[in-house]
Amino acid sequence: MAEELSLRERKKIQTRRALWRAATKLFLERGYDQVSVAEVALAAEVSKMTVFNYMSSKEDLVLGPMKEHIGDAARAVRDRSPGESAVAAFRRDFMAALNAHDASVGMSDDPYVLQMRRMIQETPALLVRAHEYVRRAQMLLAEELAASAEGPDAELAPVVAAQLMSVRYVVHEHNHRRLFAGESAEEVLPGAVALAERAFALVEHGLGDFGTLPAGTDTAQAAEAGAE
Amino acid sequence: MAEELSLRERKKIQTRRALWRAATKLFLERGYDQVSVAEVALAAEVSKMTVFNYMSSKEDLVLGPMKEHIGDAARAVRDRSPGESAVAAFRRDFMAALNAHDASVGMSDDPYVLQMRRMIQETPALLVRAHEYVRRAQMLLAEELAASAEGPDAELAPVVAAQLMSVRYVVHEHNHRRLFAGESAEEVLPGAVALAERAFALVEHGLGDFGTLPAGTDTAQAAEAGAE
DNA sequence: CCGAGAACGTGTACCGAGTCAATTCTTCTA
DNA sequence: TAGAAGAATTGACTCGGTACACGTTCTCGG
Repeated sequence: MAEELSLRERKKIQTRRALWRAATKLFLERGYDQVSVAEVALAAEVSKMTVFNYMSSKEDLVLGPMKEHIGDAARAVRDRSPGESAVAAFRRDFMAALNAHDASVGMSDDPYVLQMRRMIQETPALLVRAHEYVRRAQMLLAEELAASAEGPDAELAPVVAAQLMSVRYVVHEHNHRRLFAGESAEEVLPGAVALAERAFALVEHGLGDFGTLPAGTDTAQAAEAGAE
Repeated sequence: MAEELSLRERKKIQTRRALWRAATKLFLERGYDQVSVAEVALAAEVSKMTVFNYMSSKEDLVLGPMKEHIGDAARAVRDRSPGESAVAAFRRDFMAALNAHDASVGMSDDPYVLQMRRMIQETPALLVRAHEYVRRAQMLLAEELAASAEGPDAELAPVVAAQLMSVRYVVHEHNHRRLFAGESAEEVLPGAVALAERAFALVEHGLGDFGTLPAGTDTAQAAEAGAE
């Protein structure tokens, strides 16, 4: 059986863990940009080359776990039950994640997770890479939606995917703000749910004439500037 | 005032142009990844450092022009006339660009532009950076929308921005495909307009139950596609 | 049970992108 | 015209990431 992995395999897992531990420790202590991969390698007692053998880039030392979840949204839609719309499936999956305090929707109030999140937000390179992952998740979702709705609607799948993922994004950001402010996940949940409901309603029901300026004002931008 | 620029200023412009010419020439000849910035510098007869003095990164040698248009969508919304909704303003601006065969919506059939576009599509680093610009454009639009719709709606501005920008994206992609296939901009235009109309309709009227799997009920407006 | 070859992880040397302190040159002023 | 101020430019450097070669561990035939 493959119950007992060979010594080689175990060492591999051990190395990966040591690497990740050393990296996160150093990054949190001194900031991502202030730590070189050579230092991470040194701390993990391997060579720099080995780091890149395990991780495809320096960013992956932080964002590796996130990579695993790129296909989640698409999967939730693909695995929906007959009769359920893609939108409903996405919504149900998202709401479940919210209620489960899942970190993938920014609902975890674990201090360690929060600390990592803050570092990501404050490091441009990590932020760009994280957004890249979101974009790929959105692309996968779009493909899944296109497969569901063949015909002329398939062309519009990317639009629907963007709408759905943006709901995720808005609620995610909202949660960050509240959690960083010191609230607990339990406290944040109701507001998050309410916001999600409103966002989904907007998406399902349409924008209508969102953001109509009041007629009769000939200097609209001046009015806006004045509000600042 | 500064009608006649000084020798220094003119030299600066000249250098920038030489840099851009050398870069695009080499990139198109041999591919983006196969040309180092040192080679670009050599061809433009400056030092490598000078390249980074003019361009903030290697990608900017290609995507620099695109950077100037990041705020366009937000501006179109900000400058709308009173009584016009933000959505309508965005739509009007976009349709105008389409009809004007603007390169910013992928409607230019200039061979040189097409060649550059192909290179961007085929080079991961450039693609990532280009998407980063789109994301920033979307963020600016979201901020503008949030300023317009104060109150609880402001929180949903990012969702609306995502919806609008995704329309742009879909039509953009559509145009690419057709133009790469050899069609002229004139030939592509009608289809692009039609697609844009449908996409905007989807955004304004809502998704409904887009992508409902067949389970006997076909009451959905989107299920009429006769798909599956 | 063992030894040769394959496969895999590791270390060294290197490349290209981007940054910093110092130098050169333009321009404005006295 | 001399000289100060400041911008443009540069060579030297750091760091992320890769190609190649070596040593170590698994596998299979005798």
